[in-house]
Amino acid sequence: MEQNRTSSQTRESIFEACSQILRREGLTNLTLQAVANEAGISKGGLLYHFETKEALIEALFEYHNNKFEERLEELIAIEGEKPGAFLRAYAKASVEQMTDPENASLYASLFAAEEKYASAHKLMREKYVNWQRQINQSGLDPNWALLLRFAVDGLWFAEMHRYAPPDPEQREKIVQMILDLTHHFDNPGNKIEHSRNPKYLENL
Amino acid sequence: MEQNRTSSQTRESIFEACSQILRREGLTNLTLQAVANEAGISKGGLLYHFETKEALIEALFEYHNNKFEERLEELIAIEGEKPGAFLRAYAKASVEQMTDPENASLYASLFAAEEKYASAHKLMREKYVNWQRQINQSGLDPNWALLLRFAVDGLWFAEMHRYAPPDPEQREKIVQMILDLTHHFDNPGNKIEHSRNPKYLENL
DNA sequence: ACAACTATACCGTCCAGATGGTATAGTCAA
DNA sequence: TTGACTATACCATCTGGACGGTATAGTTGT
Repeated sequence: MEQNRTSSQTRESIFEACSQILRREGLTNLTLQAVANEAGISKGGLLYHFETKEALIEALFEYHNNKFEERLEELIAIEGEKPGAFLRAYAKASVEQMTDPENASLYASLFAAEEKYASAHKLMREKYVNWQRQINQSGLDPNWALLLRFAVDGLWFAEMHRYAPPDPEQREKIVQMILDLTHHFDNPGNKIEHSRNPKYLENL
Repeated sequence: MEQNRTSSQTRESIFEACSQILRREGLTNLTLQAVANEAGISKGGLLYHFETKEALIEALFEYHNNKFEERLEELIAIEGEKPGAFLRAYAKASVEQMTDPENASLYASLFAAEEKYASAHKLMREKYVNWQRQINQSGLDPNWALLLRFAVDGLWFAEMHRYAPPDPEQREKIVQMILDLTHHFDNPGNKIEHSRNPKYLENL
C-alpha cells in the first residue's frame, strides 16, 4: 500500500496541479474537480485542504510569490549594499521569471485570476507596495528609480501577454540598459528639474 | 409606438453596457443576460446582434481599441514629424486613458478577458505589433525607444492593477521624464555599446 | 396609392451542461 | 484513536445558446 502523504506534501502537489492546469488550459478550466484529478486526490480531499476555491487561489498566489521573493532575496544578497541594488535584483528576478516560456501563460492566467478573486488581488497589491518601498529606499532618485521599475514591469507585461515582446537578443540588450541606468543618480540629493534639457540628463 | 433604434445605435449601447458592467462588477458578472438588461434589450435581441459571447467581446475590444487609436492619431498629428513623435503620442494617449479612474477597473477586466477569449487576445497582440513597428520607425534608437515603451506600459500596468501606482504629482513628473527622454537618440545611426559607461549615456 | 413581400430588430422561453459547495459514510496507516 | 484522506451522491444556481414567434421599416410591382 502507498503511504499517505503529509499535509504539506499534498498542498505542494495541489499548487503544482493548479499551475499545470493554468499553463495548459487557462483559468476557465481551473475547476475544483480538475485540480483534484491533476493532483491525484478526490474533490473532497481537495476541499479538506482548502475550504473554498478562493482560499485555494489565494494560497496559490502566496506559493508563487514566496518563490519569487526567495529568489529576489538571493539576488539582493549578491548585489550587496550598493545604491540601486534592490532595483537590479528586482529586474533580474523578473527577467528570470519571464524568460521561462512555460511561465508566460501561467502568469497571464494568474493575473487574470486577480480580477475575479479579490483576496489574491489584495495580496499582490501589498507585495507591490512593499517592493516599491524598497525601490524608494534603494539610494536612487525616487522618480528615476520608479521609471526604471516601470520599464521592468513593462517588459514583464509584454512577455507575459506576448505583446510584441523583443527577441531574446534585444531583450538582453534592454535589460543591460536598465541595469546600467541603475548606476546613475546614485545621490538621492539630486533634485530633478523639468526643462527641455533637464538636470537628470546632464548628470549622466 | 416607439421607433426602433438603428443597428449601430443599439450596438453602441451594448458596448457601453458591457463597459459599465465591467467597471462596476467585473468580468465574472458580464453575462449575456446582464448585458441585455443594462442595454435595455432582451437576451434574444442581444444575440441577434452578436452570435456568440466571444463575438461580442471581440467587438468590444475593437470598440475600445478604435477609440484609443483615434485619439492616438490626433496626438500624432499634433506632434508632427519629429523623431520620437509616435512614442510621445503613444505615451500621452496611454496616460490619458489610465488617468481616468473609471477606466482602471474597465481595462483590468478587459485584460483579464483576454485570457479567456482567444480572439480578443489575438486582436490585442496584433495591435501591439503595429504600435511596436511604428515605435521602431519613429527615428529613435530602437532599443532606447523600446525601453521607453516599456516604461509607458509599466506605468499603465501599475495604474490598471493599482500596483503601488505613483501619486498624480509623481506620475506627472515621470511622464515628463519619459517625454523628455524621447528627445534624445534622435539619430538612428547611433549605435549602442554596452559597457560600464555606455555610449548612449554619453550622448545625453 | 396600395398591397405584397422582405429584411431587420427584437422578445420570451426553454434547455443541457457545468460549477462551487455540502453531506455522509467509509478506508487506512501511524 | 486520529489525521488524512476517498468515494459518491446530491443540490441550487448559473451559463451560453437555440428556438419560435412578433412588430416594424423599407422595397417593389402594379
